Amino acid sequence: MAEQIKAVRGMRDILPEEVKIWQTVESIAFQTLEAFGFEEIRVPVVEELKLFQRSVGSFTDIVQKEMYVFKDKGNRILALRPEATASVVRAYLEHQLYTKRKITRLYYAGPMFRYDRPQKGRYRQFFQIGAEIFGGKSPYFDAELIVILAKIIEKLNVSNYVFETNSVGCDACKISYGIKLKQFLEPAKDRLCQDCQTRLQGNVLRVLDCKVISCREIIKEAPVIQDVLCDDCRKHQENFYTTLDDNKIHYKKNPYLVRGLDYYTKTVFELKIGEEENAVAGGGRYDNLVSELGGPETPAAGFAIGMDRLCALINLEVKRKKEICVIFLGQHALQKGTAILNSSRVDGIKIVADYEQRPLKNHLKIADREGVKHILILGDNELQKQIFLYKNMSNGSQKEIKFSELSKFFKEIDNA
RNA sequence: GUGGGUGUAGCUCAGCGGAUAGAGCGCCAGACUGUGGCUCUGGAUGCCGGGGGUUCAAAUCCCCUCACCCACCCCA
Repeated sequence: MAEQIKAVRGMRDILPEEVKIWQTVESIAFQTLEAFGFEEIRVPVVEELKLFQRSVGSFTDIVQKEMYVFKDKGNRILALRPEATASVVRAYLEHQLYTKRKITRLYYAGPMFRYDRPQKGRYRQFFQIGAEIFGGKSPYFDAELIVILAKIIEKLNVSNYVFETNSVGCDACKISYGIKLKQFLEPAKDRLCQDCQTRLQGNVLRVLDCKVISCREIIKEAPVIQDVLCDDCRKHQENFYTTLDDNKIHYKKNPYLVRGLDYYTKTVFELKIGEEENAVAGGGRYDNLVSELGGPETPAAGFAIGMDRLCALINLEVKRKKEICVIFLGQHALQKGTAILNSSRVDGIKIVADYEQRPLKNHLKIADREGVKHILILGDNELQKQIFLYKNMSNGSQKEIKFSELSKFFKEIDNA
């Protein structure tokens, strides 16, 4: 036997049954976003490596160890995107979208790539639906993003969800807090875990969400960013929370919430469902990213939904579309019947023909097994009478359908 | 990148040094040649993930490797 080729590690197929759930989620998400004035943008899956180094951050794990990087034949150093915000910002600048509208709202959907070890709810190729708002600095924009997420998730009949929120402050706050935290942790350095000792050198904030118990003990006493926020950041945060309250959003302040992308400022948030450790969506404000990528000072905020995780957690009853199965008995009936059937098809109604010759008994057995409720049979007897024999598999009833009334009959079944 | 678990029939799994590798479900055929579900009867399942080693003897023990799952790191 020839060698079986399998999907590569961390990549997977989403089979038709599951795709139906994805389609439902996508259409709910897209409709909601459109209703809030977001427009879809489609950006490439491949970008220059530099884009991600400059946006996500050179020292983040995502860039340092999780990126698919390669050279193309023109010796360009490229990367498969680990996230799409960078690309959207790049496109926003490249096409000078900031000259077209004061506030630009964009959304996207597609695969992202991160080379980490696959496990529950994480893949090397995973799908995100994301939204970005450019040009708005008011905390109401931050809140709008959360409201949109809440609407989407409630339309999916999920009720046991919570937003975790925090502020990481503006650049100045981040820096002063980083120093303060480092000063606090330095004396206790020996009691920190190995990972945290490394974090102390690079990304100090990450120590905050370490799960090691001994580290947590130390962190409990650590200064909280709230105490360090500047007036502007503090006001922004207060307004943001008030707006969430007014909108009856279920959220939980988490002073230790730190995100792994460097570009976030002020508001950050994650959406969690049930007891799951993993966040289903995450996002926040990134007021400096646009200018850092060479554009004008442009406040911005956004989120991304992890489709793989979301779709795994919701239990949507996807309605099975009605299917009418047509079977032909004998070569003659098949020859004549196919054209009659095809000319009578109705858009949007699922009519499936089985051209194989097998005993009627087998045809019915297969239909039964596959859950098909409606069968049309054409044999020589029927052909002579210019009819299809309809059999309802649920109750066994049968009736004759004239060739001329086939389309009408399809619509009747579909409407029933 | 680190740690743990699991790879046996289409699926779920049993067998854990001994002969021809099993069960349930599913599948195929027949009873029933143009009428499914229920029942009965019969049948086929297989490089025991791959490679190497130990042994008279390996699905079983050892080593390597690959894949999947889970956790850590990190993230959606």
